[in-house]
Amino acid sequence: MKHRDVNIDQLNRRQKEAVSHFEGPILVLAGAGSGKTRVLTTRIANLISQRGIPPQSILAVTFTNKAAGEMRDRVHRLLGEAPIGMWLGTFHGLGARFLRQHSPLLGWTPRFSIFNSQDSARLVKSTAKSIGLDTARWSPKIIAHKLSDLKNNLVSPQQYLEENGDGLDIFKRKISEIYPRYQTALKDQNAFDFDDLLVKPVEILRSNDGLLRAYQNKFKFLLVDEFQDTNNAQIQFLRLLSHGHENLMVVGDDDQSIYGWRGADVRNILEFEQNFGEAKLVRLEQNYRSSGAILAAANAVIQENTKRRGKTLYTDKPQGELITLIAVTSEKEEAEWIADQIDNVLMTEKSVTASEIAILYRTNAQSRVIGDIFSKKGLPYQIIGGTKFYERREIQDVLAYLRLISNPVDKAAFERVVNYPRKGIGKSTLERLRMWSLESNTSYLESAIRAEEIPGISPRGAASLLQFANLIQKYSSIAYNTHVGELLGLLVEESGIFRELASEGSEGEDRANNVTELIAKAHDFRRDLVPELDVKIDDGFSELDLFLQEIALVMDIDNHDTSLEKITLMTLHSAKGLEFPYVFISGLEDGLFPLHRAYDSLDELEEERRLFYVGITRAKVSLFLTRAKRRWRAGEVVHAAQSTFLRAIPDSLLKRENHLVGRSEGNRTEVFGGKSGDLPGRNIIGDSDTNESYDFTEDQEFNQDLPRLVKGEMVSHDQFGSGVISSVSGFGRDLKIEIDFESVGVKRLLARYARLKKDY
DNA sequence: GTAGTTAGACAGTTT
DNA sequence: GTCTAACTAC
Repeated sequence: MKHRDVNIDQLNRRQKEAVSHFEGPILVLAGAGSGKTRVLTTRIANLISQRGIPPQSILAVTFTNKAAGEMRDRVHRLLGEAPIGMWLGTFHGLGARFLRQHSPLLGWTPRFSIFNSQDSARLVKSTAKSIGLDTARWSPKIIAHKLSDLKNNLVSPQQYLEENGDGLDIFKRKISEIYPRYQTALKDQNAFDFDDLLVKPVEILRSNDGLLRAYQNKFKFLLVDEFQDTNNAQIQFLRLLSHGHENLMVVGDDDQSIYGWRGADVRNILEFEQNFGEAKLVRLEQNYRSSGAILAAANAVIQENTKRRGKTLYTDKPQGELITLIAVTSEKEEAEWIADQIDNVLMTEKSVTASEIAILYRTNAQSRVIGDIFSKKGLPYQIIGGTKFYERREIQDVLAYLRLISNPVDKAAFERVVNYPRKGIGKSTLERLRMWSLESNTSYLESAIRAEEIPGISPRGAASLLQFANLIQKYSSIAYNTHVGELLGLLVEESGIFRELASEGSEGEDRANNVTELIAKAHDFRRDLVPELDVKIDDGFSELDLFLQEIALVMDIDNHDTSLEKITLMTLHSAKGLEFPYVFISGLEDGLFPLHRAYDSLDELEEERRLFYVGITRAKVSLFLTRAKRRWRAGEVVHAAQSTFLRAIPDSLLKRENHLVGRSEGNRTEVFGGKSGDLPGRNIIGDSDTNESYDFTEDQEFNQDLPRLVKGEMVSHDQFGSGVISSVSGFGRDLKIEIDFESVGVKRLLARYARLKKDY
């Protein structure tokens, strides 16, 4: 079959350089909007058509499943035919695929379950409790995070135990106790957690020389997108596979590294050559996405960071519109202002559609108010993330049934649904079953079948358990010759799930609709199956197994539908890799963005700044930045100054607006210039909607009695009396002040609690 | 022993 | 607003 010639004439010089690279390692530092996806896809097509590399010798890694799908389509279009046999997916997806074939080497069967973070969190908690740990004092969340950290750094339970098992640090000793038990518990139920999908393949490759060599021979060319967000386990995976030929192209942008908190390490990009040898370096610095003003703002912001490989984006595009910056009183006004702007744009620019607009925020919680206001005003929108479809209770319940059918030793799934819908199996019945199962070394399902034999279980309970186990068995037996959609349809009826939801009223109706949607997805699965997964049903997997694997690894962003005429609401993290003509970044307040925790370390603050950079560079035509002076957060009202990040943007790029809330005419907006920018004095009282009035005493800048919180200022405190400020640290909500009091000496206080007054 | 109710804690980003 | 633990009624 003759491939179409791949045309690279339209690429710029740097892009061509990257695309034409053949063997050996290459690092492409690709700035935002510099056409990196194009480079990757063109190179793949080029390898296949010009260099004669068969698709099955290529392994490509992307950050989302959606990006993988798009890349496959683009390569298909470039070649004129599908690149059948190429491995393309996320690290987690590829890891799962690898394990479906090789997990028996570690003692897992190929039909393992994949635990989501909720499942893992529960397992961590029960493991911690099983060693007698007081989970009120030792947060399971922190433990889970630590375990994840260890895994991503490829520290095994044994290794950790040897190094910390008898140390002085209690936390480390506890971890060294929990870690192996947690891992054993996973193995007992034939399950992997998310981290295992990365770690276990490395473990297998490291200890099986023949297999490693086979894979090194198979994959002659490796390509990795979003390389700045790789963690240690992923790097080791790449090192193992590329060893010997080092035909590895990585594409990334150190300025867009935003996943440090889950183990990603910018050093992977900064120190690429140390892992993979002398590499070709190509910089893509021409931005094809954003207007001049937007790009200039992005450059100004990111230049504040100290840890960078360094590059400056440029564009041929004209300056375009200025960036709009607005301060409003509350999150509600923020949402209303955004809605008004959108109305305005949609009215005046007839060609603009809702799908070209995105609202970005730092935390998912911010989406609610915006969504509420949009609904009220009749603006169509879709929220990505937040309460995720696959994490909904009813979906997890149904999936637990499926998991149990696929993997009968999945204890977490069993416990979740054994008494759902309720059939008289309570705590004590379950506890007896657990004990008996442990002592007799039988699985939960087998124990349920033999529940009559278990001492202390009532006849009623035993009958219910038997009934449940029979149901699961029945479906296990038909899973191989029944389409997953059909199977699921039968299951929700026979298990009584549908009846249960129907009896729950209006909320149950919503839930039932979600379940129906899941069934529809299952019906569609047959068609989706073909190219992505090379694993075939005749390899011993049922369609159900493959469906579950896909479900376990979908991200919300994978379901982002750009063809819908809807405004997109999502976190800044989810927005990575996307672009929109109109972008609003909301909540630009100290303590929210950057989050207050980030002030603890320079690294975290710089990561937050990169996140802001990512947000800015999503915008093509117009960028709006908003902040609320007061916001309801975590159950309390928080007052915050503007985000420290805003200072970096030169005034010449900004159009500052002040929000005026009129009494009868609705919202009006007034433009004013000037360096001071933030002049809340122009706010007019009387928000018609909220019945809240603007209280000037709330705004520290305007209270005459409030001291300037600077070194040397005389202040007085209700309890400690008069004193002099000796130092100030932190920002926003975490502003800390050290005061040398006349009566009690030096104290360190949190400004928001101290209620300091000016002392004259 | 099980199921329904209520008080309390917790809300940072995600595979 | 959502999840869990503890309490209460059957």
